[in-house]
Amino acid sequence: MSTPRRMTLKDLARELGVSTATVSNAFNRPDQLSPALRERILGEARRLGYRGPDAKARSLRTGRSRIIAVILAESLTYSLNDAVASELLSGVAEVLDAQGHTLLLLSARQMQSELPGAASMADGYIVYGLMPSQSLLETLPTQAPLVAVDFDVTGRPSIHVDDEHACYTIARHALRRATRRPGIINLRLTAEACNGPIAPDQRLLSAEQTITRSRLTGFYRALDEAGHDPAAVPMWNIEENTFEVCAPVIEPILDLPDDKRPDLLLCVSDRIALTALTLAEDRGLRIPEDLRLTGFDGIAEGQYRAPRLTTVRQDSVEKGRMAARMILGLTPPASSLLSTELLIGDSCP
Amino acid sequence: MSTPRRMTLKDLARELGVSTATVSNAFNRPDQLSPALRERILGEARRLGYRGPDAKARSLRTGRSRIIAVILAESLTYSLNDAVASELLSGVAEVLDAQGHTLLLLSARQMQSELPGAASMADGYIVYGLMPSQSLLETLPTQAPLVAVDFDVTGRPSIHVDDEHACYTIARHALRRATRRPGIINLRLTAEACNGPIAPDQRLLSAEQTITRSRLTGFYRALDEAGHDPAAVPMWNIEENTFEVCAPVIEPILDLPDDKRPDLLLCVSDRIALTALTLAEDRGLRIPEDLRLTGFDGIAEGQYRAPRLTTVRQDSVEKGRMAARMILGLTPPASSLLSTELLIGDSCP
DNA sequence: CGAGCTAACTGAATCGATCCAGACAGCGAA
DNA sequence: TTCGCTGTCTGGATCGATTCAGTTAGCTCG
Repeated sequence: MSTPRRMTLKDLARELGVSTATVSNAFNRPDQLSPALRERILGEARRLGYRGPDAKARSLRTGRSRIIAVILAESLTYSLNDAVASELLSGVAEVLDAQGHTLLLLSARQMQSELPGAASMADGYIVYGLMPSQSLLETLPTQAPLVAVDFDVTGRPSIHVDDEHACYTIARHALRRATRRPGIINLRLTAEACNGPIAPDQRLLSAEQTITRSRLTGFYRALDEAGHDPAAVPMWNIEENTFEVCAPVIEPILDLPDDKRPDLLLCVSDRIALTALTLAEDRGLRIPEDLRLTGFDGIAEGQYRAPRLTTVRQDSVEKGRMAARMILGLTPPASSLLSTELLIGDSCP
Repeated sequence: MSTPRRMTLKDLARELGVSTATVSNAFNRPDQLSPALRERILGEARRLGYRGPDAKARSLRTGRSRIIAVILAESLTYSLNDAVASELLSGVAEVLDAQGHTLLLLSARQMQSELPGAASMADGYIVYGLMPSQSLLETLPTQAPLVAVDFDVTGRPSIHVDDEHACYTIARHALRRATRRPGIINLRLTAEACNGPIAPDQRLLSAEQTITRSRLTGFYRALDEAGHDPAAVPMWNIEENTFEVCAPVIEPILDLPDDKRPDLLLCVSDRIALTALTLAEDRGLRIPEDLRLTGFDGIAEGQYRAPRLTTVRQDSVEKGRMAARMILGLTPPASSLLSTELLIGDSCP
């Protein structure tokens, strides 16, 4: 005898003797009906256990789902453990949530030729990081807004920090002190997975992505100005920004004999720099006397330790907010470049 | 002249001279039509740019959205930076994704009396962590499946690790060596925010939540067996599992005079233990000679450092997988207790 | 008084699929 | 020949809302 199926707006309308349009207005457009009737409708709804208009039906009718999808280049496992990606997500969530939208999380790693499940009903897409392939983005609904972060998609707005300037600035700072053997540790330089040293001729060729190219350009300009030959500066590549992947690449560098080991390592992420810092300390190297280190990102972990990491702080939360605002149309969509802040710590004073 | 609006299944059917039912079957039930016709339909769809059935319409008709919502007790910012929550999410995502479902992320912190946006169309809910209030869960659709993790919801299945046994085991291990002044650092003991020492009479009273009660019970049993009076063991409370919040509570403990300072700290999370470890090292205390420390969780950060943290490893990824499997109905829904593993490191050998 | 206007409410079309109940053809068996 | 069966395909009701184009009542104003 209890209600066999869920209450619908139509049931409620019949119960009250008004039209469905009026009930709909009671929930969505209070100005379209008298306050008295509205109260009566909402009261009756509560009494009968009607939870408000069904989201599925509404989304079909209006064409909007109030869902924004974030597509992460890396696997979720990786991204969720990455401080920078996490910050971005918080920024996105903060804005979405203030606007009554919700966040759908996808990883490009698991996307096949078809969008999984309900991903295609998102009202907009935020793509973050170096996508394995652009073709993947073609499965997305073409008319939905899309914003790229730390990545470029032709014809779509993208959000970056000013990587070139940031890298130039931090490298210039680092090179103020006499440096014999600078080195660079980069991230995901090549299309194919490859951990370890990179030959000079491979470098810029493979760096098709804006972000990597910009960073190298910044480093090279500073190196050049300081009288170093950029092409002669050794460079190592790391495939994944985690301790476990960084460590085996960094250990051999630190284990080089004193007269071969770099005395300055420019790292493109704090995670890399912190790994190097920890491993160097384990080996009894003095920081910064024997080895100076710089990072990139400005994550908390690098700032709340001794020695504090010299790095460039980028506001990933703000990047996330910005992307979300654009997607929601609160801000006109336009590519933009956020500025960064040089944080001088003890790892490279 | 280009198509004014998106192609629909009906357009495609008209174009091909078949019924909409047949086109629908071509996409969803290959066995319901001849392979030849199916090929023709899919080919034509590709040619005309039809991307497959609209997810919004499908979800209205079928009643299922292929979306599973995860509701996190803490803010997204916090949860995304917490290694344990991140692991849980990866586990959930792994299973969802293999089953063609997607993950909607919600934080209880931002949930009002109404579910935001599209949250109500999820096919199921996974709630994680100590919810600020149970009433919040009443806004969820009652007929949708729900699984609680590290938390209990009356009448619903929940997933926990065997907290009592784990805490008993690690405390027993720690108390094998002579200990003069053990102490306990706990997490979110009280309903109201409160950082710092907890008076003995406040303790179990306020620990309404299963997880906290179980852990304390385990500790107390081991303390009792080792000849300590549990009620006399000092305890501190911490509101948020982050370095920034932990540090100000822990510093005064470490700054106590030698004959007052605990020589063993049982911490309910690795984050707390690691914070204590770092701060203790800063102060020149010897680990484990001057201070022994135990954690809980077994996060990577505690295992890839020197001294390595003594802790209890819980498999949060597996918790996530399990919750997801139950929600999807791959596993019958039933409360369960996962086992843990004692990891003996250098912080408390 | 009657035209004009506004506020309040209604009826029905519509969004784009799914899926049941059947129609029809072809075929083998009785 | 007739019956039943299987394999294909179709028509149309349905999911639960939103929204447009009215209709009606009541009020104002010249």
